[in-house]
Amino acid sequence: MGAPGVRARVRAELTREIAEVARQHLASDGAAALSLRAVARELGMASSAVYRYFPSRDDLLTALIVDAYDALGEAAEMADAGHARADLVGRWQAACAAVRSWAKAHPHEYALVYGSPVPGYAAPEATIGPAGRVGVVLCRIVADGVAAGVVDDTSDGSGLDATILPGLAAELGLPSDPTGSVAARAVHAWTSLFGLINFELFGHTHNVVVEDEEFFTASTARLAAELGVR
Amino acid sequence: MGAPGVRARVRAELTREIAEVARQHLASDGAAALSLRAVARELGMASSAVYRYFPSRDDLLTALIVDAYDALGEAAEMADAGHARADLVGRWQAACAAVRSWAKAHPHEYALVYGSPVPGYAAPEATIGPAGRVGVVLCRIVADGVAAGVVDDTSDGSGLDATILPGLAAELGLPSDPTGSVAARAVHAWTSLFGLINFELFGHTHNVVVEDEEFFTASTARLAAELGVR
DNA sequence: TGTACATCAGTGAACGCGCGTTCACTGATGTAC
DNA sequence: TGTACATCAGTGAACGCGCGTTCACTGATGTAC
Repeated sequence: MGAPGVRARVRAELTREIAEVARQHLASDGAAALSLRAVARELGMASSAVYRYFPSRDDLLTALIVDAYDALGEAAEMADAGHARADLVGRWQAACAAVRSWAKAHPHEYALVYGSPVPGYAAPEATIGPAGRVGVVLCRIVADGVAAGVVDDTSDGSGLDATILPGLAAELGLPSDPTGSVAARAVHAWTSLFGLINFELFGHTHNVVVEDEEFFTASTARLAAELGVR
Repeated sequence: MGAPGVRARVRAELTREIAEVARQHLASDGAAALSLRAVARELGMASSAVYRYFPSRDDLLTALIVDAYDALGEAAEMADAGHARADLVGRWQAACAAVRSWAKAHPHEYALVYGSPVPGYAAPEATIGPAGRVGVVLCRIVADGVAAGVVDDTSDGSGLDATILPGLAAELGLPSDPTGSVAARAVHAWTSLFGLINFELFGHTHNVVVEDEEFFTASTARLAAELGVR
């Protein structure tokens, strides 16, 4: 009736529940160990019943990927929003730290989206939007820096405009970026942030860095400084 | 016998052959799809026979990991060696480009070592040395820059010395780094390099960067500039 | 050089496991008159 | 309000697959006297 109907609500609820159990399995055992059967078992239902809700294992995985991107994006957005808009460095550092914190708290979910691609899995379009949220947060800060006149958008734009997707800078709020150099530098900072987190989380800095958090904070501060965010 | 004996040589040869077939399977299908049985099948031997050479699947994986690190390290070392020692930027750019080229030519092998950790697999000590080769190449360039007086080793060392493993800087040829800031910046550049490659290879810049190679070259040039390598 | 023995390589069958997915089915819940 | 029908949720068995690993074994290759 006016309401979506009892059956539809129950269905939505169970769909959520399946995804949630799957998320827990992912979190504790990793994506490779995630199985439809195990999820069904935990919910006390026949494995075939799950197919009423997710047509295949890949669709379940897609849901988890979207959830992971969204959770990470939301963490970054909230951290950003926790600082005065003019406090660019504070926002930048908070957003970066939030991404790292989330990654450390959810290593398998992080690895699902930022680690090796899942073999045989092609990311559907539904993941594009959520995947961009962190990048959008960072770019908004840079854009505010440009607007405030602290980020230099004229330096060394030696052909970099051609390397970034046309129109992306404008879309991200970097309209006055004729050479594309700000966009290119922002994208570089974005990849650099995830490089730091990847290396820490995946153990590559294990015999190199002893104070992970300090090193991370100093490194992201340097990223901000190099962008001109201050 | 002076020679290691026929049997030992045959054994070494077959060990190599098994690893090679495994490497091919890894390269074409990824680490998750790598199976002892498939390797044995391809070599026309019983799957149980492989156990004479590798006590378990994990040991085979370890061999592949070491091989991947070594191949990547060698690529970087050769690129570095291809430029005059004083041409710091040339060496830096060549080493970075070599890492990227190798990664693009061997995506699954790259993902094996720089993607998500293999679930249930703990990297044994044998991987530590090979894993460090690329970092050593980069640090040698920076160290030469310090020795040449172009890399500034006095700037903003705000407590960064404590973030890097004590003694590592000296080990890597960065002895005159009292504040640790050069080492910390070099490590950051190292993670940043792999962040760039990860994002490109794993598709995260797919809707962002349109000219991957140009973007990469410009980005690594910026890394060098920020380190003071010139 | 020849024989007796020990070592090693490789076989083939088997164990036990878990997976994704399909299918014909039983009931229960909703819908239309 | 009551009945006839359609829709949907969930079951349980089955298909077919491939995996890692073990084990008792047969021969062949090396070693010691």
